Amino acid sequence: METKAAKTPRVALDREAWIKGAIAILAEHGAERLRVEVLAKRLGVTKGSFYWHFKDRRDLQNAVLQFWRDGRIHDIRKQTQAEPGGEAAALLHTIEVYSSARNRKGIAIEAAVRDWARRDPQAVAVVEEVDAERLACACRLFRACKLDEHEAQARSLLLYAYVFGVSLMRPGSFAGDLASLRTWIAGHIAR
Amino acid sequence: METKAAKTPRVALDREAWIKGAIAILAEHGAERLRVEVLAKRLGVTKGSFYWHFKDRRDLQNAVLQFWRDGRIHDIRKQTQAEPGGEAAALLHTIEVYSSARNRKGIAIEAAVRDWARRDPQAVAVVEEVDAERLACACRLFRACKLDEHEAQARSLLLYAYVFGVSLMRPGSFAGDLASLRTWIAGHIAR
DNA sequence: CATAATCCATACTGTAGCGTATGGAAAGAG
DNA sequence: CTCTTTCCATACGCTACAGTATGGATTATG
Repeated sequence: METKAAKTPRVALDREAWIKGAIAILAEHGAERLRVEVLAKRLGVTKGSFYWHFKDRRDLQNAVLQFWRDGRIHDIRKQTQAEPGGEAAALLHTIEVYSSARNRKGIAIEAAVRDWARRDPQAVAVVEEVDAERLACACRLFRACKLDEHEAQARSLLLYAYVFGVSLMRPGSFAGDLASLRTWIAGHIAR
Repeated sequence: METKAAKTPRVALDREAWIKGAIAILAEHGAERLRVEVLAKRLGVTKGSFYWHFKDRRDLQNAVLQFWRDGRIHDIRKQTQAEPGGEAAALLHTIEVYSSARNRKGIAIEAAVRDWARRDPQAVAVVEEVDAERLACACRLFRACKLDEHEAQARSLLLYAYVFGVSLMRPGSFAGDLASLRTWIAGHIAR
């Protein structure tokens, strides 16, 4: 009749497997279309399994938000630890990471979570935490570059607003060399 | 025979009324939750009416996108027409418009359409048209400020990426005076 | 081996929403 | 007035999905 799941006998999904699958859907289709039956099918099981691991859909959503928050905070701390003298390079690196095509999925998740935060208070709280940490880290780097507190804050805000904003835009055939524009911009922000 | 809805008898919704209602839902709940039955209820009718004015849901979505595109292109041309010497002020004004709290709904629509464009090809096309027009208009202003083509393009891209990006962020209690940060940033972008 | 705990499938109820079919009321045309 | 067009209501079938109930199968444990 049908498959016996010959590939992997008795895998036993755990919570994290569900969360990672959920994040994949989040990146591809957004928070609104994160549905338990769809996710279950993606993982090759039925929702009978889901409701053993999670109380309900909300439970999964919160778990996804926590997971994302922890990952982002861990990442930003790693990316912004620079040896003395390398702070400017670390700033440019941060900009590059968010503009990079090789980080497509990460950017998609970022956008999905931020859109999610437009309607969900839990998502708002998580995004605020992540933003606060990122702004604080960037601010430290700018201050290490001898900028005063106000300018460091302003440049930090500009930095993240730019990287998030540019991922929403479709410059299309705007410029001949988009890459050189981005390089100019990165320099103008990090200077 | 224009806007003859005096008392209440036989109001007769037209296509534009549906589109405007749809945009309100778009701003409040996003494209994914733009549903015809919900919209009908909002307008005080049933979907029997909807399917007289529109072929299907997709027909409404396309109409919404066209309407939004036409409005944005009209707006940006209006905002960026400056008398000689007023180009820098026009640029600052553009930044201010998108950052302003009194434009909350416009910003919400903007964000919704851009998120929409992450999955819908029609929305992608419209966003590309609008972005192209905006970038071109901003570019003209920067060039009028005696900047070379490359820098004008770079600053234009930075300008719009920033204004869209900042609307996605939750600076929370990041800075003591967020307004002064924005003023600094606006100056740094517009030069 | 026997029993319990773990993990998942199946079946069911209930709601939301899309699209269609059809009838009915209001307004204009003759 | 009658007839037609316009605009909307009602009723229907269908799909997607949330959550619950229950049983079955696998694995761990005494």
